[in-house]
Amino acid sequence: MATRVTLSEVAELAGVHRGTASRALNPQTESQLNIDTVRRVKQAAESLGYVPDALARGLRMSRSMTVGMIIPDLTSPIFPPIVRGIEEILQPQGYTALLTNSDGDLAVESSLYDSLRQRRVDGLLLATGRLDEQPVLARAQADGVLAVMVNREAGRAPFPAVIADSQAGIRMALDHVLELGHRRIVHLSGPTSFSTTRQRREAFVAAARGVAGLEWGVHEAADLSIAEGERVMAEVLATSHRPTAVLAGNDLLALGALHTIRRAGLRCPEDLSVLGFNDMPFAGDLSPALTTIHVPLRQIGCESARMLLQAINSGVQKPITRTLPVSLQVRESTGPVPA
Amino acid sequence: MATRVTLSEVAELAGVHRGTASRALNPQTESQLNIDTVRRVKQAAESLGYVPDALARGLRMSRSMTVGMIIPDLTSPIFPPIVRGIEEILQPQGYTALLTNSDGDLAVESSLYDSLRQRRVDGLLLATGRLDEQPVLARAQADGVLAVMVNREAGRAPFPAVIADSQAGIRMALDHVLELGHRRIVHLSGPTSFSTTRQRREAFVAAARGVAGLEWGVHEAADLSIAEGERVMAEVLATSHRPTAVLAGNDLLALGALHTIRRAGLRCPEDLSVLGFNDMPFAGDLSPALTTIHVPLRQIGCESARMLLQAINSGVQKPITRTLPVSLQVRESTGPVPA
DNA sequence: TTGTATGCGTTATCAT
DNA sequence: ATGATAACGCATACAA
Repeated sequence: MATRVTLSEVAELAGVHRGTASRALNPQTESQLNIDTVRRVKQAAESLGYVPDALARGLRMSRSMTVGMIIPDLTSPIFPPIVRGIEEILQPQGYTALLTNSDGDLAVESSLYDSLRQRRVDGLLLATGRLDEQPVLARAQADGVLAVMVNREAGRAPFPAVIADSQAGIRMALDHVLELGHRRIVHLSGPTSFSTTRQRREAFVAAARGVAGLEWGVHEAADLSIAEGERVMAEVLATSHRPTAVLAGNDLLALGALHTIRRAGLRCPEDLSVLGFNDMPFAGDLSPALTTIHVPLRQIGCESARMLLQAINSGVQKPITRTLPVSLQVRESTGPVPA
Repeated sequence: MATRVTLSEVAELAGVHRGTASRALNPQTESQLNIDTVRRVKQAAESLGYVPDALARGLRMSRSMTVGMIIPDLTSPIFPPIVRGIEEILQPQGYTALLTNSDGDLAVESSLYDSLRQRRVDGLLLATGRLDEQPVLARAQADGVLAVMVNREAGRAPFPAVIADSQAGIRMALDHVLELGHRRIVHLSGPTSFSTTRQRREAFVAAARGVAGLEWGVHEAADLSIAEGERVMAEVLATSHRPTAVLAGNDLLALGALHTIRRAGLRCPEDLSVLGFNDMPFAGDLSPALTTIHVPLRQIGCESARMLLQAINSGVQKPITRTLPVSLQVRESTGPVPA
């Protein structure tokens, strides 16, 4: 393990003092120096292969140039695009993300918060947090830590958020199946403890109420998983008056519903239409290709990173919720109401 | 922004010296102290909400407790499980991963390497690097940086690696289609600059040569993408003597092949069987469900993280390649040879 | 324009 | 068993 080159060694080689070398290598202060000195220092740094120490710098400036991120589960398909969006913005600004997974466990979240705070992250990107209990948000608020909610709203904590337009999405989904003639429609809701799925549920109920002669219902899943989609769909199929269309709270629930439908010997979309939400990667390659609401996932990531960086640079944080537009993506899982 | 609590403040409240407080809070050294002192310090820390500063500690101990990771693209479906496996091992040991994406660009890789080294990562997890050009590996070697290759082999650089058993996988895939009666088989190879896809290609050629009466060929994709799968499969369909089975170098190529097959008005598996490699998430939900070689992705992550941690803790690094077993996952995309 | 000195928050060595 | 002191590598206020 080769020993690291420090600023002092560079200074020595260039024949100047540490402080001068520091100034020469910092674009901000480089102008205060003799142009020739700057050149000499830079050359010395180059020839020694000098790499500044971010730890020392961070300690001195009390800025780590890192951002902490807590998500439930990276293998949940919506997160990879979101994370890439975030890094796309962070990286050119010299920031790096510390990515952690909580699996939705509040205790784990809390300990991840500790770990990230220990590392002196300059801000937090939170794709986690339920509306009912938010230990991390409460602590971040108490500690004066900057944070942006990603694809979730903060509830009562005063943090900015970047989310997709659930209301418009549900409206589009409902209109789509209404146009196809469906009049018995069920919403497969996610847990009401998540702001996203709760919004979708409320949007569905509000919209459904406004349609005369519509038979509708809501079935709630305990989490946003394929397994829960399967389970709740089975529940739906067991009801006396089967719906002809199902609007799922997200794509995973929709995929689970697809499984149950097939297993029950029914066909989608001939017997039953299914709609997802999110347009996760490969939604179009499923069997049948999933009609869903497209959410600009990567953009959600970009936007939240931008908001956080802005907060970090300005030091102020306004609890604004930024809502990104969605669109209907019609594929194979929806069709005309069966005769 | 609440001001941070430092060790000195804790010490003051407990009525001891900084150094003593430090020892009291460190499980390693806690035993040297009076048990009552330890209690007092811990209580003071608790009541003040003390959070140790990882930057300062890292600077002092020259250990950042972070690990850098360079992958081509997080949205490539094999990486989320791998990354989760890595974090599963890292987190309980107090390590955090700095995740970065290179998009396969060598210049980007190199600059990511700089950025990670600046941050004094204790080691590197590299899921990147081509066999022909490996600037990052060469630099890591020169700088004496510990690194483990993830799902890639190092080529000439002396780094350990964790990979899946490509040879056995290809053998299984080939045997499977041979049993189904296929005798005209094509391998959709990934670029030979990647160690994985090169191994699969070589394994295919070797195995195919050993089968009497087999008509076989290899078509090479420029990268591991759906689009390339589509393109190369079109090339295959344009040949005079169409194969009845296609073994793809990975699932994305297979999925692209599926697209082209459908677009050409052919059916899979009735007209043409297709096999993937990796068993990426949702491979079983594609249309048709993809028969593929299951690779223990999460385990690859776990294993590489373990190897890296071991190297960090011991300071020594042996260039051992650990090969993990794979299995055949039969689903819907393979069937008997058409009559 | 450049050198000097100090401190960021820890841990570790050496005293006591 | 604990206190004093130095050092990790850097940036900056101050002095020259």
